[in-house]
Amino acid sequence: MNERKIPHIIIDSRERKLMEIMSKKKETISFESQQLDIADIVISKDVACERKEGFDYVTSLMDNRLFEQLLRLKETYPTQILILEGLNDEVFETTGMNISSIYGSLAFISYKLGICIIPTRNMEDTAIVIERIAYREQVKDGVPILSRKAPKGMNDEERRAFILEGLIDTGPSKAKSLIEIFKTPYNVIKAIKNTNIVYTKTGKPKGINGPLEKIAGFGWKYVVKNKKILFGDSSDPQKKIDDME
Amino acid sequence: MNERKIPHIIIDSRERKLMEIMSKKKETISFESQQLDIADIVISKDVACERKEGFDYVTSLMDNRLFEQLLRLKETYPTQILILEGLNDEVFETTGMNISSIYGSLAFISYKLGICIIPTRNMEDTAIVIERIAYREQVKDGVPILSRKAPKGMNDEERRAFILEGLIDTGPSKAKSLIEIFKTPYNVIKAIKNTNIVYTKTGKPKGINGPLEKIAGFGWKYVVKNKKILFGDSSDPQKKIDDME
DNA sequence: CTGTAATCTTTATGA
DNA sequence: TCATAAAGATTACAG
Repeated sequence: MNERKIPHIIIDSRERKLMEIMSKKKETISFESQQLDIADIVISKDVACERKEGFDYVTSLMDNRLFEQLLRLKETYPTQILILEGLNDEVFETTGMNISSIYGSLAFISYKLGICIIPTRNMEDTAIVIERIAYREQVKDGVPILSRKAPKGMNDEERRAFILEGLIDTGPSKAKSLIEIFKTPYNVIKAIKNTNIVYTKTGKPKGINGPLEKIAGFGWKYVVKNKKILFGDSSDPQKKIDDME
Repeated sequence: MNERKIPHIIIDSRERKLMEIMSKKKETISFESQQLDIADIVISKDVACERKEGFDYVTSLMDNRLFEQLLRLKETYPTQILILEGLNDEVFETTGMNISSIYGSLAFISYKLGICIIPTRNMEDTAIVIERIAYREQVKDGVPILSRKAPKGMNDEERRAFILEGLIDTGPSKAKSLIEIFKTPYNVIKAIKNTNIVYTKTGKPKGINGPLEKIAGFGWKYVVKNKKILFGDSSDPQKKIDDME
């Protein structure tokens, strides 16, 4: 019972209320406040937590903020924990989001991204969870039994495709096929540069001619739109871009 | 819409009620019933789930049955998922078990044992989770981990910056300044191509030389990393990329 | 994340 | 060969 050594953690300075609750646990845990960019709570150099209240979880899911945060967390700390606070009926019913979407995201985060999910009822419970993890991590000198499936970040090919997804009308599918054929983003851009529009006698765009010609899914609109973005307006004075918008 | 292929799973024969619910999802998932020893639901040869209702979780935690089951699950399948069903106030209040113990066990299971935990409100929700995981595992298996979508109304300049945000270590701020200086993504990529690393006499990277030289925030690591992605490995054999990671 | 609407390319068909 | 229509695939958008 004599816990001479109590764990120490870092809490993001915006988590005011959490710190208030933590302050009441002075006997079992100590903390300091810092401006954290990546996580909400840092328990050790290896373990960091993101806390998400129910409504916040759903809204951050809608505007894609959630996965940005979690992926950065994943890049930065070896072990990542998402504390899901108060994901109750009210959240499911009032946000208007598909139930499938919510559970789909949870499944994705835990088993595809490999991020631990721990549900709590409220912030008091959240504090307990943090205190327990910190204790295990720092005091009980946990011999890490941890063996989780492949961490899997982005490899080069995925990263290259990822860049191309910034192009107009380019999702995962087109980006992937472009990289498979041209190998690098630079080659893809050169390929677009060297692809030209073919017009009918009457002056209407008919198709394309060049490196992209043989690849399924790429037509004249794709080339025109992306040339404009990649190289600027001047490339095709023959046809006003605005006509097609 | 093209869901001609629907996922197929195996459910333990004792899970009668779950099967009943699953039967109503015939359009999206099929299942068969088997006598399973180590899991409640088998989704693929790699993924298996244990379903635990709230009270059951606590009681099996008390008599140590829980960890026995989970450890066997872990030995048998590469990916293990614990579906925690209806762990609500009532469970916390009436079982008489310490709240800390409950949360301690959850923390242990997820971040030490590396078992995915997915909380659900009830068995209907559990069915949704299983359906989603099965879909990802069996149907939607080839998609990249991360894809991005451009924020809504974007003008040309914002779109150009957005493309560059796909580069490594490039956020909105760097992307914006690159576009302001070089005008188009193509020019930026040419600029990176024409920027070279400067080494010390001892062969250590010291700085950069070229178009990016004068711009704040871009150093040799930035150039090396992004050259590798944009142009492929060959550009700088002098220095192994892996050294810096 | 999911489900649906909008958009683009491609194939088919007739002028 | 061009123009139009329909089909198929992918992306964009809203919740």
